[in-house]
Amino acid sequence: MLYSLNYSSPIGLIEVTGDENALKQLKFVDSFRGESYQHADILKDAEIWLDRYFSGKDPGTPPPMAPEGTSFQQKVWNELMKLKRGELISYGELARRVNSHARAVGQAVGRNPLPLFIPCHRIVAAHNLGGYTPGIELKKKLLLLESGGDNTLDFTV
DNA sequence: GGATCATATGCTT
DNA sequence: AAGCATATGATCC
Repeated sequence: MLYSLNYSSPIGLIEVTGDENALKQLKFVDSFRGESYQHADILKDAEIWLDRYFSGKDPGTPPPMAPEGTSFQQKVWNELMKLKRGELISYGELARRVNSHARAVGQAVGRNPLPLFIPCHRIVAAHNLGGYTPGIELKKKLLLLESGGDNTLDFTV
């Protein structure tokens, strides 16, 4: 059985889905399709985590996750989850850590099914902001949020 | 600063 | 198995 949580964040509506044991997917939506089911404890944990995240605190350890992907993708995502809040990394640096190539890393990161929990917005390109599948504007807002709002993120993208 | 090529991985024939 | 698309990077000019 899959459960879903509808969450209204400062940067838009979010829909989290998961089963009894782990989160499976997070997506940004324009409007909620159905009702919010929070029968699973894990979705309550997810909601608490998101509350803390958007309030500017350290959200702590995220709920268990079960993203589906290849071993390489899991490797990349696992490396991402080691990043602390507000820490940035470039595609090239991340590629070096997993002994791969920047472009491959970008593709793996882009296929991440659990943004926010897996901080894919903390990845930036070497000379600009990089990309973000749900929308580059969203990525800027997230980085702004993490840095406290009065940062020096003046990317020209 | 723009154009071009090299490179790794995943998806689709 | 081969070709194509990528959320890049380094190297030309």
